[in-house]
Amino acid sequence: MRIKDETKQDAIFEATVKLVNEIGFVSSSVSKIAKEAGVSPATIYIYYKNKEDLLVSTYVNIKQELGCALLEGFNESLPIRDILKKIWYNMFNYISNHTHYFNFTEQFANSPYSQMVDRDEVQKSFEPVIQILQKGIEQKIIKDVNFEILTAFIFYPILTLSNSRLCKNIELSGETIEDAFGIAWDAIRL
Amino acid sequence: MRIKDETKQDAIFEATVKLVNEIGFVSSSVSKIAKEAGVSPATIYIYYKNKEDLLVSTYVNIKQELGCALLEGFNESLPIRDILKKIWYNMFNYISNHTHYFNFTEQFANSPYSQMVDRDEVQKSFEPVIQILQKGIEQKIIKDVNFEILTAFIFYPILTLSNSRLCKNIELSGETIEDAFGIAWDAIRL
Amino acid sequence: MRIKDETKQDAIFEATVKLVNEIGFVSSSVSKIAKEAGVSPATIYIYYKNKEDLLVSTYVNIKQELGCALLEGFNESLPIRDILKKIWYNMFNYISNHTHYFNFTEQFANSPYSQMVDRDEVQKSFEPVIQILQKGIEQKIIKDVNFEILTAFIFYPILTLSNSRLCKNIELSGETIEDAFGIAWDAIRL
Amino acid sequence: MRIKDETKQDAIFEATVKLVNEIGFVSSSVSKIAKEAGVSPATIYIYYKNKEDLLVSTYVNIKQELGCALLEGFNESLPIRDILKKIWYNMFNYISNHTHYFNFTEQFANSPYSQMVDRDEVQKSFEPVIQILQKGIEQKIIKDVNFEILTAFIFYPILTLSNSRLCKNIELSGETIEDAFGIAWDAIRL
DNA sequence: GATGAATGAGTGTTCATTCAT
DNA sequence: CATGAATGAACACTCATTCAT
Repeated sequence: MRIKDETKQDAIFEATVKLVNEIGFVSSSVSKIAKEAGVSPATIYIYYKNKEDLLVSTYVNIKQELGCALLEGFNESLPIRDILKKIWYNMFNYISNHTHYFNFTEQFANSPYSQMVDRDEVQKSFEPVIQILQKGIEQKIIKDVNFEILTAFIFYPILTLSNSRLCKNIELSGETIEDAFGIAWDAIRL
Repeated sequence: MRIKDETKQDAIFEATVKLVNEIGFVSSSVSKIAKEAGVSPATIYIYYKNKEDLLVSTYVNIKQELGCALLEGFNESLPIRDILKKIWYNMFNYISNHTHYFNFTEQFANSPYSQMVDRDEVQKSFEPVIQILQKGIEQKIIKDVNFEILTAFIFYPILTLSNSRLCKNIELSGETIEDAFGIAWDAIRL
Repeated sequence: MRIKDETKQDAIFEATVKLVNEIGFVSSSVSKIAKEAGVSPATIYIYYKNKEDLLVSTYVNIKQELGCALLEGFNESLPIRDILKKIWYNMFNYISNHTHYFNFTEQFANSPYSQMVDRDEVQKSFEPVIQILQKGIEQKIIKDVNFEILTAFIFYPILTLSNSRLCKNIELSGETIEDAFGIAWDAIRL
Repeated sequence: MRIKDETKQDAIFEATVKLVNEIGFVSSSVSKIAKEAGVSPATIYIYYKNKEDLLVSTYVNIKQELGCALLEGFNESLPIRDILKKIWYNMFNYISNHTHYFNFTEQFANSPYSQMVDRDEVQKSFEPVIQILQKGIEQKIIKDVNFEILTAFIFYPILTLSNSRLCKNIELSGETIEDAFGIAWDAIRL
């Protein structure tokens, strides 16, 4: 028997992201994705149960990769501000260098498919970040408010800022990013 | 000559928003919108050039209404922090009370249709807010950074926080909102 | 507004029957039926809810037409044998002259679609025949057994006999039919 | 060389019949049959040339088994009526106890696949029955009409009567069966 | 102005079959 | 012998849009 071709699944994943970027969630049909990936539409149904599964899996994959990227160079012994700064920069860089991934996740998150995601599974990838915030709150360095509020103010704006489609008039780099993190930090620090 | 029936156009507008909320952008077809609005599919093409026009117009409408709502109780003689607080609360309240409108705009903004919007036309509705920020910068009250960064940090998180679909674990009200505005203000103030 | 084109529905009906005859139930797809009828596949969905509805309606139509045909020249004052003979001949002739209809009904009856038929609706068309049998039983002319058994022996064989596909070696006409009705009558008479 | 696995072929046979019963001819695909049988789709193509071959073989198998079953307890020295009664009961019992087989054959017989059957091969299994009828005609006990007519009246109704899908309102057993054979016999006897 | 009828092109998905192992 | 991977073609059905009234 033929063995499952890992490269095919990768091709489908990339084709999905690419096509959603180019023509949008609404117009990205299974057959177009298949053609982009260079496989038969039927092949997609070997790797994914249906279109929903394809999209949800693609989303979860991206989110988990982001979770890993955030922890690059993670050093718990540094001051909390420095740890968060590292994470914040990791996120900014990762998103900036994978804008097509996050164009996908944004479109996905604002579609009904998002309700089919196992939120706990995604949450797990961001556990360490949550713990840092927790520590900051305990040490009276960070405001004692709900995590969702904190992340909404420090991380969520990154998505906007690095999304050139939404944020046309501004090129972020060097000093500007420094400013941006400063703002984020001022927002949550006590 | 009979004139175009305003109530029909309203019905189509509301049906569009409602349907996008209920079944999502992807599944919202012209005929379904027509049925929801109680008119014939053909009728929609009297009021709108095509589906794109329908969606874009609906989006611009909502954005302009929001622009107006932000300025309710606007009093230029107050301190800048109070003016912004009023605007911030206006935005939070308007969004909270019109979640279905903003579910629509979020889905719209992350679709290729968003590129068909005349950005200047929308921008105009938010001119007064920009001017307040400008004044704050000049008076050394607010950080001197790009407007897009400022708004990304003060207003954009509201969308996340008031979007119950994205933000399940938290009910915003009273003290929590006070906290949230505090965070927003700390982010941008000098 | 354009008015519903009765000829289109007829064309779809005839195309359905014809195609099922030519290529069978299994291979008769909606698009093939549409092409045969000279309409768009989408048009079929204006007249029928879905494929099941198309097939079930077609079946019920045929059965009801048969019900009418059976009563041609019906004369209640004749002896029971003569009435039944008339009905039997009517059925034989109708089926013989509409073999493609009955090829369809046979294929339909042996498919899972048959369970979606409102049996009472069909039964109604055959009410008069049932009443004649009832009268025959009361007058001790016909055996007193379940109606389904009676009809299985007198009418059901007609389907086989007039189906040239099942019954290749025999040409029914004149004397042979006389024989056949004789057999049917002997079967049920007391 | 390994020999073809008889148990696999059996599994495929049974799976085919079972699936056609459960979901119908139209929906019974090769891969579903394979899954039901616990083998790979490819395996089916080892035992059968293609889908048509699978279905036709399954049909012929069932018909031949029926042919054997009819002759159980066959005793040529009995009177013709008794011999036929025995055969008739054999048929009724076999069909009643293997309704899923005959659901399959009915669906098969009314499909274009039926034209691919080697009719002579099937006919052979029923040779003895034909001969009894022949003898009955010669002895002036049975009406002298075409065999196809005779069998249409005595055996064909059994299929209807034992098909619970077609014949919902009636439970055949004991006395009722006695009645039914009486009717069949009256039909053909001189 | 307003409509339901009508459609070719497209949707997500499954098909019968073959391939490589 | 036996298999799961792979596929182009087909499936039932819906789409955005136009037509005739």
